[in-house]
Amino acid sequence: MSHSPSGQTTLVDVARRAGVSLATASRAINDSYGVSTKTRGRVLAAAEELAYVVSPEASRLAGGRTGRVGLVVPHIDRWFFGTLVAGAEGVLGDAGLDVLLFRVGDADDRRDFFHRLPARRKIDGLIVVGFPVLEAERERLDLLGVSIVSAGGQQEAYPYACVDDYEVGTIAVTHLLNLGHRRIAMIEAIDPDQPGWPTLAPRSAAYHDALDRAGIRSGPGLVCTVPWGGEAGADAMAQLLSRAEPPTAVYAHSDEIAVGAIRTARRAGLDVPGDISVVGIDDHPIAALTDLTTVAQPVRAIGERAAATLLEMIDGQHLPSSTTFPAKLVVRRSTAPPAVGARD
Amino acid sequence: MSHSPSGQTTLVDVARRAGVSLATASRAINDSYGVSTKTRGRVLAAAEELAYVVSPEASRLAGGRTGRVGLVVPHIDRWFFGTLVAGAEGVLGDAGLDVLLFRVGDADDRRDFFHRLPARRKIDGLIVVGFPVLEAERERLDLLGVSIVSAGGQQEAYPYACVDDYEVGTIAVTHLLNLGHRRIAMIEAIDPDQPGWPTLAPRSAAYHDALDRAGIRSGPGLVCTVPWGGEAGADAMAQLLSRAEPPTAVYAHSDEIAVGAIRTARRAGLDVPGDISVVGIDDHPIAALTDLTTVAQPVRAIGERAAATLLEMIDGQHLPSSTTFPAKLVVRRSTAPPAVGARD
DNA sequence: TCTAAGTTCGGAAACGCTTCCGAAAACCAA
DNA sequence: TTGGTTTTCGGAAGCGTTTCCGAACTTAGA
Repeated sequence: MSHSPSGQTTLVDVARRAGVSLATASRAINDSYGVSTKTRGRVLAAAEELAYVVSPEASRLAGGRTGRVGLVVPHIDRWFFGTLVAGAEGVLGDAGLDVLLFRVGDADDRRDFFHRLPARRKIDGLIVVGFPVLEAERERLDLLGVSIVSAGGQQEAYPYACVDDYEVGTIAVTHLLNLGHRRIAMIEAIDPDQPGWPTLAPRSAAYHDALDRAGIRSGPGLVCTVPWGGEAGADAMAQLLSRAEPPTAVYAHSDEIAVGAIRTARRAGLDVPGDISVVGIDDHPIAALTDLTTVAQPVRAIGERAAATLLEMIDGQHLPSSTTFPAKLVVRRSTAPPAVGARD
Repeated sequence: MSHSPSGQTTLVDVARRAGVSLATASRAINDSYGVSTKTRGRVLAAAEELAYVVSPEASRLAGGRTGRVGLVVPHIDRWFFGTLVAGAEGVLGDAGLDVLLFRVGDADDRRDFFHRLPARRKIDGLIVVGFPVLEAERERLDLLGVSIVSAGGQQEAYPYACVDDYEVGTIAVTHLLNLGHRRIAMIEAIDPDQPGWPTLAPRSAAYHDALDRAGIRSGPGLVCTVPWGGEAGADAMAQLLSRAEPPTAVYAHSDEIAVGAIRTARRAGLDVPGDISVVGIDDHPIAALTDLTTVAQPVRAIGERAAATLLEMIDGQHLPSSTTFPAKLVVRRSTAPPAVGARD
């Protein structure tokens, strides 16, 4: 077997075996115009037999694609991001593209990422997973010269796949209102590492608007703003319970927060949902396991859609389109009508 | 300014500006032998002024490293894997290496991965995250010709970073025994997608051995084997509760399973830990949020260690070494001594 | 001052691929 | 059959580096 010095099979080997020129072999493998079906078949067969894989470096250097897509993710260890990545990876992988992972955990990582642009010259497209891109960052990103889509966070700048967070919030709060609750608190989440997190504002606005519509004033004492995470939710609930008139229901910006809040309530001797109702957002697996009522969003599907959109953009077929996914209420056992004595 | 057609600044530009040859410029930038200090300084200055960045493709093609490391992961959307990846990504990223993600979710993906070897020619090293590599698969992997380490699963074949699962199991079961429990059940997990999951056997063996040592027979009715996951844990608990003599304590192979089991117990009107104790494994965030007693393993640190080991291997400095991390019991509120009436 | 050894640097050949351009071959209608 | 199209294919020029090899130049020892 005649291999190149590198020990790897090269296109030359494939071409020789198929009895065609290097140029033709390349065209056949890349499905370019100008190769007869028969020849293409022969080349593909030869490639198969020799277990040939293109060298992405050479391919790219010669003006082709890298065959790689970048995924920029704040926290790969959180369910939401992991699931979204899994969805994207699935369709990307099926399309034969590799996934390059970039984390932008804290503010430093983030600055570094946009400044150094480690993705430069390495990818054909980029998916920004679950965080907003600032104007200045967008300019840096443009330097990459590749297609970009946003997943899990609505963005002006790029095509996106996500859920309508205002709708999500409205569904959650309305559920509480429908049950008869009037003193409804909100535990509002912020990610200290990701200033300007886009889902925050709509989820909060939905709360205020829904209460307004119901003719209820959302007293300032009923909103707690905490960093993202379960423990913070637990702390927030403690604050809420220390109010003169504690809420009969709590709307949390995420399931983790909600579960933390429930832990505090239970430790305080309260029954959930008997004494206090709690609703979360996401339908994180933890929600099912802890009987938490929540608003489900199809995270995996969002990741898949984002990837599909990116593929379309890379292929340059039709104009890229954004997709907004529907959310739906999942009623479990953390919400119930308020106790009679608690109604006002 | 004279730039190459690509629009990017190339080494040629730098060389011209510094008034040296291409070869010298390359040597200066790569800190190779044979360049005078003065010349090197001139080249570096020119590079700086032109904001030059090497083309990774060209560099690699001409004989360098890919600057990429592969991560093979079964389920990126599960906390354990996500956290491990986050740890590995951290140290890899700091070392200037990019991370290429490969998922091998189900058996099909897996076969495909080892057959097609999509990682070929794309990486300098590989981390196998949390699953055992079969003999046949190992042979395929050798074809990659790169360094390999295993993270989160002890392996004969490769250097590894993980926890001793036998110890983990022993800690959990001993805790239950020390509390005075005698009818201790085990919910044993298997991953249907990953036959031969290596952590399973030690975790189960630890249970049997610990009971033996305590002079207790582990009746067959006290072990449930279920697929991985919270819902399965819930089902398993239902089975256990339907026994003539239900257990007073349950040892679950993971926190998700444990939480599912607790849900079932609570729905059945049992108090946890009053009527039945439950202990899990991992110290998944869900454990803290649901007051679950568990055995913690330093997942993130394991990922970091695995990456560090791989870096050493790639650099070829010293011989690679495996690391076993300690696990520790985290006592929360899901375990307590058995109710008096339940003691036998 | 002359030779031998050591330094510093430039020329040029890879690395493995894509693609432009032109030639050969195949096809069609007249 | 012939001339003109349309396909199909090979030659060859890059893409931006690294590195081997040898030339030129510097230094040191005699």
